[in-house]
Amino acid sequence: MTKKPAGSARRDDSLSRERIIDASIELLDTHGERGLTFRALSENLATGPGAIYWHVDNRHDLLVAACDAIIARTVCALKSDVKPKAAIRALALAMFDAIDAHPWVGSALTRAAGQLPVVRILERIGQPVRALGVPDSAQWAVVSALLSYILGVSAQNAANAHLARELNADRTGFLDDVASAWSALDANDYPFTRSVAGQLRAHDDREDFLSGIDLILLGIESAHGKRKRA
Amino acid sequence: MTKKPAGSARRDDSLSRERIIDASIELLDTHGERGLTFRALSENLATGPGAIYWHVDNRHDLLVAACDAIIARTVCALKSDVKPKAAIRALALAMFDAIDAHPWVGSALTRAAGQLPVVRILERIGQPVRALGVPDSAQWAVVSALLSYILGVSAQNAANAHLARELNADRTGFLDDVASAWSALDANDYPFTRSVAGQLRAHDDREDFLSGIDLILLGIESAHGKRKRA
DNA sequence: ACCTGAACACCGTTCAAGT
DNA sequence: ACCTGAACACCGTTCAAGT
Repeated sequence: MTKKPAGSARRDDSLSRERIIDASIELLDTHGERGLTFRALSENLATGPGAIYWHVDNRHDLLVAACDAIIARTVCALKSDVKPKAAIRALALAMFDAIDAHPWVGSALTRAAGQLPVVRILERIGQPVRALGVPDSAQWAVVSALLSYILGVSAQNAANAHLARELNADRTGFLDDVASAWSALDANDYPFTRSVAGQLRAHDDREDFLSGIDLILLGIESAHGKRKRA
Repeated sequence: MTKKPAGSARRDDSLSRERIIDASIELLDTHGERGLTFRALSENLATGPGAIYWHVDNRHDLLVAACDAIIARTVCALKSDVKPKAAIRALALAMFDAIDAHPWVGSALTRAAGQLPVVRILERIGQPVRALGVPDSAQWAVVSALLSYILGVSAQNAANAHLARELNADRTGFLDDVASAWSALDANDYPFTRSVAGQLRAHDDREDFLSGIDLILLGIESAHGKRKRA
């Protein structure tokens, strides 16, 4: 009689891993990584901290689970029948946007080495890399380069968002500060950094990210290309 | 009369930023990032926590300063008159080795966006990229791709070391666990991940890292190459 | 100027006790 | 099986008070 209704919105009072993860995501989105606290969480869920430990191993487990929920959604939303290079680009951009929307995911991914969320991404890179004709022996190196780059930029962006929030509450102001600090560096020791300080303000993170992906794709082609019409 | 002796080893009892940073590095190297505690630090230095705050803004400041000390040493030890591509490779490897020796540096770098330690690396990438003949308009994209990749792998390696320490106290055991978890994944959903699970145990992180750098360098050449003898 | 160390406002995690 | 909530063992940071 009281079977779970197939719909979604049924407000069940009992605790569950899923409800805990949803509440965690909300906390993380609104207050950043440091906002995920067993005390805040148990208040939002109207329980004690002990109750949460019944469904979840520890804070790290919870963070990875929340991260995985976001990654799973993101990966599932991708179209599957596209050409390999387009697929890699689409995945990369989807990741970038997901982490832009949930900065804490960037740092969580770094700490989830080899675990489910990372594997989801790995798989979505590996399949098109295979399709690209990269030989078996080189696949791991190629895929892990792409993965490292994607995770690296993600973590970086997450850290930037975190810093901007803490220091200035304003991202542009943060970049301005960095740009003027760079301009004030010693001209002999830091010629390059000084020369790009101006570009810093104007640049588009998302575009830079994508041109990094394209650079790696070019490298892959040049190293393992099928050279179709040769 | 009591001028500072020019030598180094004079054991001065008074606190200084430098002594605090040295003690921090020792703590971080022996006990990981979580080992850096104002209590442990003040015990090692035979003072109270308040004394440390006189020389250092806060924990984050301290971590970045410790990180910068390592990066500065690493960058200074590099030879300066080498060909551009060799210089980039040498810098990348030096960073990899430094972070391998001090895993906490990897995560510290991520949180030091735009600050001195990162700028040191940026500059050392930028100069050879210029020498490679990459046009001004593309320099930022190229350099930030390399930087992101290097920092990304660094953070990743740091996290692995941290995880291995926490879970198993043994790095090989950690990789074994991941490899067997990957092998147990669903064959339909994760064909690629399953296929590389075996390679995971055998692979050499350092080599993989370098082939990623080479991939990016290839891409740079192919996009902006001087094609000397064409 | 520099140091002391108690005190404040937090943390994650555990565990006896309840239902 | 699942939840409660007090208690434990920590944190970073501050600040009146000392020298």
